Formats: sequence, C-alpha cells, structure tokens
Amino acid sequence: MHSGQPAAPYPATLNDVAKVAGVSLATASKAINGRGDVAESTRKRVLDAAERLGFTPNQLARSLLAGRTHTVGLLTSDLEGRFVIPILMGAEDAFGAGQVNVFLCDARGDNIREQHHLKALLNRRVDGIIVVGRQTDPRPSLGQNVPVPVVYAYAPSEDPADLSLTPDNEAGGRMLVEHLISCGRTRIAHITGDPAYAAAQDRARGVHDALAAAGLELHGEVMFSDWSERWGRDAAAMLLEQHPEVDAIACGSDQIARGVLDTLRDLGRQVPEDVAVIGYDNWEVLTTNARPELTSIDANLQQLGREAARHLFKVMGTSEPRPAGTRYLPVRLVIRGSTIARR
Amino acid sequence: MHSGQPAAPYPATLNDVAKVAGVSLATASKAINGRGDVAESTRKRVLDAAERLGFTPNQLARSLLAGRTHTVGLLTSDLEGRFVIPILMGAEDAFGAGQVNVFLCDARGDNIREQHHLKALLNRRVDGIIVVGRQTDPRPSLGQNVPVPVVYAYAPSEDPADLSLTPDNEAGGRMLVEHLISCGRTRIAHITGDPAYAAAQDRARGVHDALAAAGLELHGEVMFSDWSERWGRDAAAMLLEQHPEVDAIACGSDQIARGVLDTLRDLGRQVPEDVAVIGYDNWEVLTTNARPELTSIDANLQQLGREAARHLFKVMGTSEPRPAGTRYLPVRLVIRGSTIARR
DNA sequence: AGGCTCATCGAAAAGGGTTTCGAGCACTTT
DNA sequence: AAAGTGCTCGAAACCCTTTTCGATGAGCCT
Repeated sequence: MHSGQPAAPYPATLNDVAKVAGVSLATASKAINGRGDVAESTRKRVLDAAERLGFTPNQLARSLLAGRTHTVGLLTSDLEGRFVIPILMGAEDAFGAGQVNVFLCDARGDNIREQHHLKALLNRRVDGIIVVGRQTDPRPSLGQNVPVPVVYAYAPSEDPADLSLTPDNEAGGRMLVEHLISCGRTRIAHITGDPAYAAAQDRARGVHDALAAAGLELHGEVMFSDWSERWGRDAAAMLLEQHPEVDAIACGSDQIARGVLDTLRDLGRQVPEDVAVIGYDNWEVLTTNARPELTSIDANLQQLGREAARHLFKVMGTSEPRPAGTRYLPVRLVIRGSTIARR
Repeated sequence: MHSGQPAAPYPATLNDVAKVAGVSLATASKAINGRGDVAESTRKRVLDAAERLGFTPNQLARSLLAGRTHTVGLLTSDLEGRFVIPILMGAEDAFGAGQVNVFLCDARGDNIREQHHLKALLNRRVDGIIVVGRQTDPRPSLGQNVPVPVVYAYAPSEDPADLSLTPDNEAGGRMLVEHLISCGRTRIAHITGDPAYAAAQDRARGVHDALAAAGLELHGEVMFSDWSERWGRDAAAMLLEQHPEVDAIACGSDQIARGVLDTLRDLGRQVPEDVAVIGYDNWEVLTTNARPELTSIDANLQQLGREAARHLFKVMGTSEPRPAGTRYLPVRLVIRGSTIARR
C-alpha cells in the first residue's frame, strides 16, 4: 500500500524569489524583512513573487548568521514522571506561539547520556537550557562553563551559582496544617512517603512548624514509608488503632490520601465529618475521582515552567552576570470535599 | 544574588583549529572526520589542536550544507494527555542516544496553532514529523504537500494516503472477553466511556465479537457514559441491580474499573472470586494501587512511538513512494489479581 | 636527469540568508 | 552648467562546515 507521491519539494529559496522578481538577493531580503531602502513598487513585486513561490526563510541559514537559533533545550531525567509535563507545557507556553522551539531530551537518569545530550544541544547552538528533575532533591550542576544560560526546574542544582526554581514544599506543608486548623481541626496526624525524598522531609517540617505556631502537637509520629496508596491504607489503619482521636490527616501525596480515604471508609469513619483528609500534588485523576473529592496542594508547575522560560528569555543573548540561587515558588491550596462538607 | 560569571564563550570554530594546527580548513575538516588523504602526523596535530580548543562542529553549518538536520518534529495536540508521553519516549528511544533530536510542539488542540508550528518546523528543516493525537478518532491530515515524511501516531489521519499507527482497540476488546472466558467466566457485562470516542466503539465491537465467537451474549447493554471513576461506581451499582448474576465486568478504562471495584467492595462482592474485573490502558498508578491489583490491556504505546520513529528513519532522505494506510498495532494483556485469585 | 606515480595538502565553491557600503541616478540648488 | 542631495539598488563579505579538484613535492624508474 503506497501513496505513490514521493514528497513535495522544499519551497523556493530567496535566490529564486529574487530572480523571479528581477531584483538582487540583497533587495529581496530587505523587501521581505521590511528594512528600509527599497521602493514600494519593488517591495510589492518581491512580496508577490515570494507569495507565488511559497517562500519561507530557511532558519538554519538565518541562525548560522545571526548566532542565535531561537531554540532551547529541555533536558529531563525522567519523562514519565508527571512533574515534567506541566513544566514543559508552561515553558512551551511562555515561549509562545512565538519563535522559540523546544528540543526535548530525556537522559533516562543516566549521567553519561545527559552529558551526551548536553553536547548535542550545544552543537545545535540552542540559546538556553532548562534542566528538569523528577524529585525536589538537589541534583549535580551541569557546571559553570556552559556557553548558554541554564535554569534548573523542580530539582534545584547543588551549585548555588546556578539559578534554580523549585516549589516551596515547606510552605506547602504549613499550608496543609493551616487549612486543617481553619476547618476547626486540632488532632492532626501526618502520613507521608519515602523519607529519603527531600519533598517528604520539607513538607513534614512545614507541618511541624505550622503546628508549633498554633500551639498544637502532631498526633503520633510522622509516618514515613513510600508514596503508594497501599501505604496510605496501611498507615491509616495503624494510625486509627493507636490514635483513634485524630480528626484530620495531612498526607504527603494524593496517592497516600486515596489510600487513607479507603481505610476510613472501611472503618466507617465519615469524611470530612469525622476525619478531614488532605492530599498533596493535586493530581487531578486522583483528586477529582475520590470519594469525597480530595482537597490538595498544587505546586503550580505550569507556572514554574513559564517562569523558567521567562528567565531564559531575559538573559538569552545578553552577557550580563546571571541571577543565581534557588527560588522557592509558592504553592496553592485547592479545596474540595474531603476537608469541607458540601452543603 | 548573582553569580558574576557572564557565560563561557562558545567553543572554537574549525578555522581556529586549522590555524592552531597550522593547516588549512579543508585539511582540518578531513582530519577530524576521518576522511583519507591526510598524513597520520598531520591528523594527530589537528586532533590535538581540536582537543585543546574544545572544538565541536557547528551542526547548523553542517545541516545547511548537507540538507539534512537529523531533527524531527513531534506535533501533538494535547501534551497533558497520558498517551503522548510514552509515544514520545519510544520515539526518543528509537532515534537513540544517536544523532537525532526531537522538536516538541503542542498545538493545544488549536488548528491555527498547529499550522503555525508545522510551518516553523519546516523552516527549521526537520527531516520528518510525527503527529500524535490524544484520541484514536481519525484526525484531519496535514495534507500531501509536506516536503518531509509524516507519520500519524495514536490518532490516525483521515486521509488513507497518509501512514498512521494506532493501537488495535478492537483486538483489545476481544482480548478483554477472551481473558475473562479463559478464567471461566460466562456472564459478562461491559461498562465503558464516552460513546463519541472511537476507542469506546471499537472496544465494544471487539467485546461483542469475542462473545459471539464463544456463543455467549453480553449481560445487559453496553453501558456508555464517560471515562470517570464516578461513572464506574454508578454503572456498577446499576448493573448489579439489574443483572446480579454477572460474574465478570469488562471495563473500557482503568478509571472506570477502579470505580467498579469500589462499588463491588461496598456491596460485599469478592473480586475476583464473585466477580472478575478487567480494565483498559494499564495506567500503572491506577492498576497497581487497586484492591486487588487490576488486570488491564496495555496499548504498547512506547512500542508504537518506536515504530513511528523507525518508519521515519527508513523513508527520511529517500524519495521513494511512502507507505500509506492505517496500521493497527497489537495490544497486550497484563494479568493481575482482579481476574485471577492470588495463591 | 627527466618523467612518472603517489601521497598529501589547500584554494574555492557551495549551502541560504543578512548586512554593510558604495554606486548609480534623478532631481534640486546656486 | 556644475555641484550637491536623497533615494534605490546591488556587489560582496560573512556565518561555518564539507567536498571537489587541482597543485605541490617526494620518491622511483629508465
């Protein structure tokens, strides 16, 4: 089964346009790019010819000359991770329907491959690079001798000389507790994921601080294990056994929260009447399908991607000293039925 | 907070290398690319110089000359969709740690924006384009006068002159039923999503055909509505009211299956002992966290992405007539505890 | 010694566009 | 009539690499 059509040829070059219009290369270029020094009648002739031939300028040639390609590289270590995608969308968004295109590279968590991709991107003369990790744990820097600006998103760089943008997990942890308190809860427990993750530790610290600030104490220890629903179910069962008095459970992820909801349901506890539950990440497929729908913390990742892109935009091309350090971007509370009863 | 380091300059050009090595541009190029006609001693001198200067060839210049860029465009209409990502990974994978880089463009479902991105990709002289949709419903073709090969992935093109790769949903539907029958079930119902989706219709047809082939009939009508957990819960409740005899439920998505599992649990039915449940899509976060873990159909999307890339590879550069038509790629059964009791 | 081959190297063009700068020309001014 | 002014346009350089093909020189044969 073949179409038989080999392929349309690439459209005309500027040279063709110039010939058809009966002018020189230089004049054709100026006419098309709207530079001065070309009579209105000539411009029209050139534009007509370009239109007829379907001319579009070859970006390769243009970039080669200009020294800027209007491309950026997005270097990620884990594409399947759900954190990369919103960031990627935000970046694409900020660069806009505009002129910038994004090269996507997935290093699959392999350092060698990352170096390889980096080199490939530089050989293609990208104007900037966004490095996206899948955890909020600091990652090794690409180093300071990269000839284009680099910004680290989600996973900050270990090197303070780099610019990193990462969600403020500590503020998120505080937000969990503050919201529960504002719902009138005082007997709060915290079930979270793998203690080896900075995200787990940072959120737990936020939880602790907000409780302390309100003169409260956590009911039970922070329960660390992994980020699964199963752990949420098991942890909730243990928790209710040892601390049946709890009236709110702050969870370190939406998956954990889903598990917690299941156990509460099995044990006949009403949510949110008896126990309020709050998740983290605002992963829609989990939050909006839960019974009841799950209140959660959204890390504003798309916003983070936009910021990263905007930053690159600002410093691309300039040779000024670049901003450095790690910026913690605000997160956002999304309230649903698991903390506030629907009327 | 500034690093103070403005940016390392771009590395040396071939000209610099030639000068340092004391040879001509041509010789330097030949030495570096391993072409013949250059004395071993000279080659060493050039390579040393290149090493010292950190020379890497400018791909722009190279591409401009060669007429091939070793880049492809990936044009998607919906990045957040979970179908795009595995396909993207498969494509990245097939192009390999090799030479090809991927431009990612998200049209956000907007036709104008898609045209715009297409033009931008062509101006950058990509060697090929992969179009990825978020549904299996056929989508409008980009047309036949695109100067590079195009392959449609997941969402096939409406135009049979294009090459499309899409998962075989009908076979998947049959597989649902065949597996349930092989588990000894005969009283089978089907709950699925939005009837406006080709995926829902194709899978339902597969379910119907496989039942007919086994001399069985569906218990109740096919239940269409939407792809949510909530619908799964509600539909299962209705189903068990009207057809309490069912011993298996084939679901059109994992979300629906999760809802079905919840209702069965609420009603005290054992899974899989009383009722077997099977999902579709093999969305890991849903399947492996379910109680019991959910048997499902995997569309092999990563494989599909690889195939798409491989196809582009094959026809890129050649001017032969291109293969056309829609190819339905095999799907795969992933067995877990919701259909077969764990020992 | 002259003519030959062979290995090695470099000049130049090509790829497609942008930009600088000088040339040509019509028209005005003194 | 000579000089000056202002507007159009084109030649050529440039970006960086690859490739062709002709030039150079050394070594060998008769």
